[in-house]
Amino acid sequence: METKRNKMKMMTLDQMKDQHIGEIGTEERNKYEFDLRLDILGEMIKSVRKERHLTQEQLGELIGVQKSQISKLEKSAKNVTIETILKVFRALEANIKFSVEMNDSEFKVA
Amino acid sequence: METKRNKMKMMTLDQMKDQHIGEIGTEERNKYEFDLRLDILGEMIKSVRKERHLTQEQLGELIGVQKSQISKLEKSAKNVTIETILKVFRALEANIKFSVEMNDSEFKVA
DNA sequence: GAATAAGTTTCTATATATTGAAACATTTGA
DNA sequence: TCAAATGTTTCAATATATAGAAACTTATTC
Repeated sequence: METKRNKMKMMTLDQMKDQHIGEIGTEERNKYEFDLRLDILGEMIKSVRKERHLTQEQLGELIGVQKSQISKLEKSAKNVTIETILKVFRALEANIKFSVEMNDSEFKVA
Repeated sequence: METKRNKMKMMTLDQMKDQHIGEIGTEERNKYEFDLRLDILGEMIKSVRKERHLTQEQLGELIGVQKSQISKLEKSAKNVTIETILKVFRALEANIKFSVEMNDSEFKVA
């Protein structure tokens, strides 16, 4: 029996944004920075679920909800509670991390 | 007028956990890993707010809510929507990042 | 092409997040 | 020590998240 060992995979929002829009600094990227942040969590859920080779229904069973809830989460996770997010990622055996970055705009062009 | 330029400060959940419980690997840390994750966002809000030298009332004004809402958020952000979290951190001029870490337990001790 | 699997949307019901206001508690500054 | 500033808690009201079920749509398989 082949032991399949997946290395730790760190996938960030930024990586997914790179795929979808462009790299940091591009105008396209800045334009959608905030709005996409609201949607990207759902895509992260979907991405990890597929990585785990699970259907929405299977993931739903892991959590104890119907597949329609998974579908809704994946389509838009912007108005979802932290607890729900954590519940999903825990079922997917993935850790989600929050990190805060303080940014001061020295250039206050008014 | 002195130009005050703060460098980028990256503060993660893990850093805050180190302060509160202990470093990664300690039994204490693992024991509370999940529960604390639900509470730590509130403390991050508070921490950043103080970093900005704002009262809860002032932060509330920035967002358009009363100070009591800020107090409640800081006390417990575990059942808060992503959108609310983002709204707060945006008012604090801080970026919050979500990163997902896939972890496979090769050692399935059953 | 047909059947099945998988995912999405809509509707309704229930649970819960968000909010203001006010009372209360703690902290701070002089 | 005291008053003001700041933060917390409670209550009630409103908005919204969560959920199931079913119909619908899309993707996949043979």
